[in-house]
Amino acid sequence: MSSGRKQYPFDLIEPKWQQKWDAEQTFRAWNPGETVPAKHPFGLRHGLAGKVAERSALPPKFYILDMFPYPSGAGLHVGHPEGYTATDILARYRRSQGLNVLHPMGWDAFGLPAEQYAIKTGQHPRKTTEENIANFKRQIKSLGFSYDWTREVDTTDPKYFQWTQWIFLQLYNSWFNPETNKAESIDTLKYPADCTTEEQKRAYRDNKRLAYVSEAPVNWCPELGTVLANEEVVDGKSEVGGFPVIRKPMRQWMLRITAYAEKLLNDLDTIDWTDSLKEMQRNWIGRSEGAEVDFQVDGHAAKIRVFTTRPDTLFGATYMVLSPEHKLVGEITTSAQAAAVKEYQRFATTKSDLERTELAKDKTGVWTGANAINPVNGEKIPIWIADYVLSTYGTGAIMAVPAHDERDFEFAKKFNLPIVQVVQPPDVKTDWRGFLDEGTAVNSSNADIALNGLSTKEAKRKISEWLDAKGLGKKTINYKLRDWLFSRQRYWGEPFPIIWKKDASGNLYHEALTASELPLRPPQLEEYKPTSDGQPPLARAKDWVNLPDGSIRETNTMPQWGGSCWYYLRYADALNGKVFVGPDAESYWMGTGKFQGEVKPGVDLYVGGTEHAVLHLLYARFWHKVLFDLGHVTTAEPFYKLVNQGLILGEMEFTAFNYDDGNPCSSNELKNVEEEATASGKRLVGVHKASGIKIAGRRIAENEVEKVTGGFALKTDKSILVDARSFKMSKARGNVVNPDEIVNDFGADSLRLYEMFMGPLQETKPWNTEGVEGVYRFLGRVWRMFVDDGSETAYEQAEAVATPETRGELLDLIILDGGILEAEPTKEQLKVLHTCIKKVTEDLEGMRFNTAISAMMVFSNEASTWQTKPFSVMKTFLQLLAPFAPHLAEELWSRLHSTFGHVAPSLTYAVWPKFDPALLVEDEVEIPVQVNGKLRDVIKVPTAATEAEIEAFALATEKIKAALEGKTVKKVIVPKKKLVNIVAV
RNA sequence: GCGCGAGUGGCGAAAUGGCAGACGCGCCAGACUUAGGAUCUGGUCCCGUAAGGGGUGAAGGUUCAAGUCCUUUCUCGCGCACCA
Repeated sequence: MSSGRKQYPFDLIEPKWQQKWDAEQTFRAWNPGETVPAKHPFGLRHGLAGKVAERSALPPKFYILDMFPYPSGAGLHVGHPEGYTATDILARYRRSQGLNVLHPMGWDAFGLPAEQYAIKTGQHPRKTTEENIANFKRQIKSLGFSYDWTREVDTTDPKYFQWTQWIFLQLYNSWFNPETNKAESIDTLKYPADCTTEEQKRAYRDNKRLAYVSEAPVNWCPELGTVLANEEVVDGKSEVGGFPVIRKPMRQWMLRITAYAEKLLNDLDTIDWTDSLKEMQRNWIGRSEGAEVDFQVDGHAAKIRVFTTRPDTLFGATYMVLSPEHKLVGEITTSAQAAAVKEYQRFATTKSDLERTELAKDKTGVWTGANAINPVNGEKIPIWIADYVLSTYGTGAIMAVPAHDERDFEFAKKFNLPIVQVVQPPDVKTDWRGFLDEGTAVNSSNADIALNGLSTKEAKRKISEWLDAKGLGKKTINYKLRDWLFSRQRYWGEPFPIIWKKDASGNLYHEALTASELPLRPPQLEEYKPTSDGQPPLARAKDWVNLPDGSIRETNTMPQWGGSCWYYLRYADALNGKVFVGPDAESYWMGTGKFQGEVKPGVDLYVGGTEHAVLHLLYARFWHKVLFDLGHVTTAEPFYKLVNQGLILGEMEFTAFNYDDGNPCSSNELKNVEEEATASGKRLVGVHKASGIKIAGRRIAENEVEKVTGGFALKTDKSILVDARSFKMSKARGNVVNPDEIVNDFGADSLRLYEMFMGPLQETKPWNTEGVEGVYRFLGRVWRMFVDDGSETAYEQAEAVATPETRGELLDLIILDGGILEAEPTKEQLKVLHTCIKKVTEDLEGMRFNTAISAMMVFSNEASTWQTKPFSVMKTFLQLLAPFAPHLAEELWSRLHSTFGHVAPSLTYAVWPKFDPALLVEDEVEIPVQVNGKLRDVIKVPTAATEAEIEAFALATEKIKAALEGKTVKKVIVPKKKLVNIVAV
């Protein structure tokens, strides 16, 4: 489409308005206490022009936030503008409703790609980052989004990361007080009696901080040369790059997110997120209720503590399993078993997480030679070690109840361990072996306690009470959530404001910088690789690391998630040099605002993809809660309403399959058809159902296929079905759509409109560039509805010979269509307009952008046929269009007003039109008439007709009489005067 | 395996339990044109010349009335996955 005639001169219109909006700071959001310039349209609308915007005088706020983009070198893809357009439309709509809208944008700019580029080329990541930001910003600006650019933030800017480091100090200098159930200053910590020396106190204190150092096994990714948080490891591979991850003990900074597990879980009930997203967070937090039970090791002083959710099955515990890394393994292993145990431990630790997952089905383990005593029946049960027990969950040890646990059952079968039934399934025909659900307790009694006959629930309660009374165990709650591993062995991140010192006995300890010493900038380096002895790149900067007093700086840096944990707070007061966010700005923009009767604490609307479900969105909630506890913010949750945009897939692709001998294979002969990466790109591979052999597909063109019953088939042989599907856009597949090209060919307004017209925001949907032409044509029709044909022809002829310098003035050649007059609208015209106002307004409230656009298309289809187009109607239509296609709407709005000698008020701050229900009422309505639920006729009746009259009308028509012939009318239903259904037999 | 979501024309989709397919793409026909990959007009779920009949993944159910509610089932997508 890049050739061919333009539907309208969007290439002149769009830059013109973007420049104007920039120059006039149209979208600037005003903080309480700021002075609004005399001519600013926001001030003019709200009576604040030239005045100080006192908080009491400001209209209610509305904070609309987009997820923080990482400015990659690849630039924007069409997925970004989907969410950005949705929020921009709502931001513009809310402004016109009279709200003070905060709609900002910025850059999550620390990150791996810039650093890896630096390692390869030696170029400072700052340079790459700046270039990428400039490109992203250019692309985003070309789409005409109404951001307040004065609030732009960049996580790599020292003015920004100074405060990221400051928040780290807040975490460092706090502990979680279980009594008050919140974070408090570390100064409120009480020391136990046996902490007497400074060293002991320091150790105790450092162990309680929300930011602490741990020496545990961590996720090490050799390929990336850094550790990763649990949330960044997917299927044993790094989320970024998909490289293998192994477990390695290392000293690392951790953040105590587990202290907030309960709050993070419970407060999900106070926010308006989708159920699926809340469910993902709940699963990740993974709360489970159960009991801890102590088992005495036979012949040892040691006890083994286990966690179980099924204490009612304690009588069925026939063996125990420790994780290979469990502390007691060495102590209890008998000499006879020592060699086997050591060998198994070695085997377990060398396995990567990936291998552990892949080999999950085959159980392995060895006996330690030791036994434990089952506290309920005194029986000796063997203690094994096996890697199906994770050291990081619960106590790292389990009681195995093979009869009623799938994993224990498999393990017991493999190693011939006894299996004892303790739960009777409700249905007697169900095999109790491997029965996991609730039932009735059996074989569970001793001299002291009897569970037999009790339901699982009752049995759990009774045994828990008994264990508690006997001092053998207690009720406990466990979480899957682990503390957040917060350090990375990288250069391009925030340095920790931490220095290390040695105490009198030569042990290292850490101290934090003070807030006044921030920002701590990273040093200049010649090379960005880790050191040869495996230290992070910052260790290369000897002058930076080694301080005059002999102490040394921390050389780890913070992960990318740090900067993105609080950016939404900085937007509220982005230029504040004294605090991370001023209290007035924070409480105004983030406070508990009331709008349309709904109480919304925090950001009013947050839109982004699901990829951050358990990373950014969990981390940010955690930081926010800490800041809330410490009194720095006024709400307990940062994001009140969150909407996930759906993924945009590439255009539909067809794939044909062939056997090895070249004969075609119909796709319905295959199962498990999925994508496979090869050296030359990606392809589809399926498994032949009959033979089980793998068959690879090849992509074919759309004109080679034809629709048949059951799918698509080859044109050349219609018995051969082909696979038809859309794929995620990726460089490897070569199906990425670049927004720049769409803007160049069709304009920003068309791109915006198409992204919204594709379907509901939340759904996954395939891209189709031909669909862009559809909305582009619609905008062209709107344009032609307003402008004079002849003048446009003159414009086009002039344009063909214009120079770039003179082109801009050519727009003046275009005049308004003669049919637009300051005339009184007809009843019909008002009805068409108000139907559109109603639909667009309601759909904006419900974020149904696709149907709002179709309502405007209906309007333009109608209005195009009008001889006389009343000024007032056309003007109002432009207001409806403005949030969606702001450039075109502004251009026509200004022409419309100037043609009639009116001063055009700012379209951005023009009062949103209200629909008048009275105008939608018709004299006559069409009512469908059904006989036994089947449509037989449609009748026209006066709107004022009563139900009885409608019924009589319906029964009297020829078609209905015919349909009722030979039948007796049993009943006539006229629901809400909308339809008649005659029941007849 | 577990959890969540979705299945409607050739395609993207629309439908407070009340006329299934609005709107758009594509396609077909026509008009204007030297031309059309511009624009405008009309048509376009399936069977049938028509009258009529059938139709929202499949099978049951509730209801005067079901794409929509309930039960079973199949398919696809997403998330989690030895979490005791």
